[in-house]
Amino acid sequence: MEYTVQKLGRLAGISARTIRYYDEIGILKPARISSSGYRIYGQKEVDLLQQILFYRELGVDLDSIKKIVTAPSFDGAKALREHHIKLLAKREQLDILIKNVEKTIALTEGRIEMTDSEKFEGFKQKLIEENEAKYGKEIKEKYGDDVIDKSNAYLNNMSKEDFDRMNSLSEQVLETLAEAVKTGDPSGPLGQKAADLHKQWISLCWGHYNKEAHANLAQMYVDDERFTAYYDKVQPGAAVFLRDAVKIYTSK
Amino acid sequence: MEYTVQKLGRLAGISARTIRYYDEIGILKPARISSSGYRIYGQKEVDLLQQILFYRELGVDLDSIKKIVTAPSFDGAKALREHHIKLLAKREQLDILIKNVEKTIALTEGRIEMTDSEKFEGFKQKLIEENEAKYGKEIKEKYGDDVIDKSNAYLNNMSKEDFDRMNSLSEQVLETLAEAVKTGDPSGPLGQKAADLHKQWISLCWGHYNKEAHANLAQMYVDDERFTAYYDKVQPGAAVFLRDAVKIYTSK
DNA sequence: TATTGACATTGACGTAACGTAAAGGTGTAA
DNA sequence: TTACACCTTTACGTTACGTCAATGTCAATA
Repeated sequence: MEYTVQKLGRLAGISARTIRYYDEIGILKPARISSSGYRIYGQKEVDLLQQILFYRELGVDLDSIKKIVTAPSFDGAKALREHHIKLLAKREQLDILIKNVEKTIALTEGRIEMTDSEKFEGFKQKLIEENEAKYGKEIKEKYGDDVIDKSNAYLNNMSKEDFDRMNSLSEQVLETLAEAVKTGDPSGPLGQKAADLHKQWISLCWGHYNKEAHANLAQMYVDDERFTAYYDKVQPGAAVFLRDAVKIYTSK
Repeated sequence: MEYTVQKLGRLAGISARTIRYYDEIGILKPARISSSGYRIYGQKEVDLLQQILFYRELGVDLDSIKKIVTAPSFDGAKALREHHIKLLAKREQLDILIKNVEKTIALTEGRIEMTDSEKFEGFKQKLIEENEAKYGKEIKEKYGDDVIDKSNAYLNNMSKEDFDRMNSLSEQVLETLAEAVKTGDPSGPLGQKAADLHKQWISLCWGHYNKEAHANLAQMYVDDERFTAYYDKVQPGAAVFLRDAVKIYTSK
């Protein structure tokens, strides 16, 4: 898949200006320049951008990021493991901040007392490092599954952003489906991924989910020509493929 | 307890310069100035600074923070409860990012496949969150919770046929709207048809209908840029056109 | 008492990571 | 061929401070 600046921006949730800026400072250069001067980005650049955004999320400045990712010794897989540890630490700090606000609410209700210092717990970076030193690998074992479960739970109780999320999910369904159809295997990982995304979309639309209704809906996509057209426009045969993928998905 | 700039900074984990800057922009003024010109902060200022840092943590810019905390209607306790909700949402987003990095690690190990879009899950969400921080509150204040909650309650109990009809209706709304906008006349037959289709769509989504809520929702389409973008992508100015058409439709 | 060193003050300029606007070329669908 | 949404470069604007610089203050110590 190839991307222009705006497409890549939409994919990653950043502006086209940001992508041009990243080119300007030499942190993310396009794979090639089209005959008309357009920046074209490919798979390698998508993956690098993901790395960059992980670092950015963790508060690393772009100059440092540049040095890190352009270093010949840069090890992407190792970096990801470090991101993981840092993100877990960030979560710990966020938990402290959440406790802080809960305590402060209790304070306003006169239920407890608090020192001034306590009122700023979770803001200080220092605490992050302490936590990181204290725990480390244990955190992963402790939170590993829990984290994944929570991420899934997220989809069920987001409320105000449903409209937006629905749009983005349906886009994802189409995107995944487009790639999945090429594999020709509805039971494969991509096919099942598409079915899973589709399930998530349904859950959001209906507020609940059950397998039978899901399978029925997928069948309808094949029976109703309007829906068939909707899905087939991304790839011929996509509606049938999705129905088959969902049939497998819901039967296991 | 009284604090000078540096002491307060150490307490809160920020620099003395930051505290002076907050004085400069009028966001946190000292309780008094000592005989030698030193800024002296007291209990009230400590609590206000805590509030400011909560907002800052949630990505609110200082200018907005100033407007919020200096507003005569500012309710500290209520603000804390909002902080709590937003921080929990932030944690959910962080969990998505953590899940993302875990999945990406699995990808490098060849255990799973991932779409490009998946590689940016948890980053994008942040944009939505920021958007919501910016606009969500205003929208709620202006239109009340029920407008959003109702559009969210969306389809708890919808049959397959309803779902089918809903999808085709929303398509028809967009289609009709696209042509209606070209006429330039919201009160014309096409404009009114779009409004009527929109009414049917709402009736289906909400399970009921009333004119006031309809007009409010249409107004929201103009005020909230996410909705505006959704309608304007079919035709620039479509959101405004639809609002006008609905205004006329609901007033007769 | 004089000195030291860590604090405070007000400018004022620097900077990171973009946003935004201007002026123009490109791709494609109607 | 006209519209329109995309692309380009250039360039100045903005936010939230960091970082001197020049100067005054406070508390402890030699």
